Amino acid sequence: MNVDNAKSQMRKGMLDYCIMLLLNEKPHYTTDIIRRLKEANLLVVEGTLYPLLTRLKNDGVLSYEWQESTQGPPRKYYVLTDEGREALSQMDAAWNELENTVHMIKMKV
Amino acid sequence: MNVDNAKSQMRKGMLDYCIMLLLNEKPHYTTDIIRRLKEANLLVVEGTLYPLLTRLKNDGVLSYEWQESTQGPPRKYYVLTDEGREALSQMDAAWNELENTVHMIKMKV
DNA sequence: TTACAGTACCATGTTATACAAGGTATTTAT
DNA sequence: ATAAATACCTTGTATAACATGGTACTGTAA
Repeated sequence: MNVDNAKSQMRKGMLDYCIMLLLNEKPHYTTDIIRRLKEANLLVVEGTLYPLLTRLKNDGVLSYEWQESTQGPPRKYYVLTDEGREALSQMDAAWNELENTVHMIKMKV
Repeated sequence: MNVDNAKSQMRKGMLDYCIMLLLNEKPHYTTDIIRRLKEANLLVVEGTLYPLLTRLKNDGVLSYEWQESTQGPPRKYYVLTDEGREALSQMDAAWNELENTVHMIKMKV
């Protein structure tokens, strides 16, 4: 069994949640997000993040604003929309339920 | 945003882990597994479970034994192999890390 | 003013998983 | 025999993670 792949699969969908948590705090642009997730031991690459952000934007939970940078090209700062905040609270519930599920299964062992 | 789909994505990969946790306790057959997961609020259907069990068997983490039933056709009871127990301990670590990641991101908010 | 390095953005193709839908085989009761 | 219940399994579709490669803008130094 390839445990690395298993870990990768475990993270599926989690990323959406983690990124929405970050953006609920304050606007971030891509490199910000990668750094913050890395600090929390969640390694993500550009090829994963850009399509994900676009997808969430098309879903209406994110929007973005261009901001000039003092060093380099302008950056897209992503922010959570009202719809995004509502979706986030539902995902909070979903995450808690998942944590609870694993806990219940472990307890019966 | 379709939150149901988001929830479904969150569960991806989690299922492998939950089923291995169950089988680490004692052998189960498919309907057993579905019932146990349902008790833990994790709804799974046959079309999901059968391919998953076959995949885990081919990966070497599970094996099975046929057992007669007092009511109905014989059942495949799945058990965790030695390799499976080792993989499970790594997935325990992976799960703890994920829980920790979400916790860290939330704390900084 | 040209060349280059750094930074940021984005798209495509592959692989893997969840699930819906539908099908087969065995057992038991009528 | 026939039907119902139980258990097994397969195929097709949608979606996500990631590798890879590419585009565009900015500032710096020859």
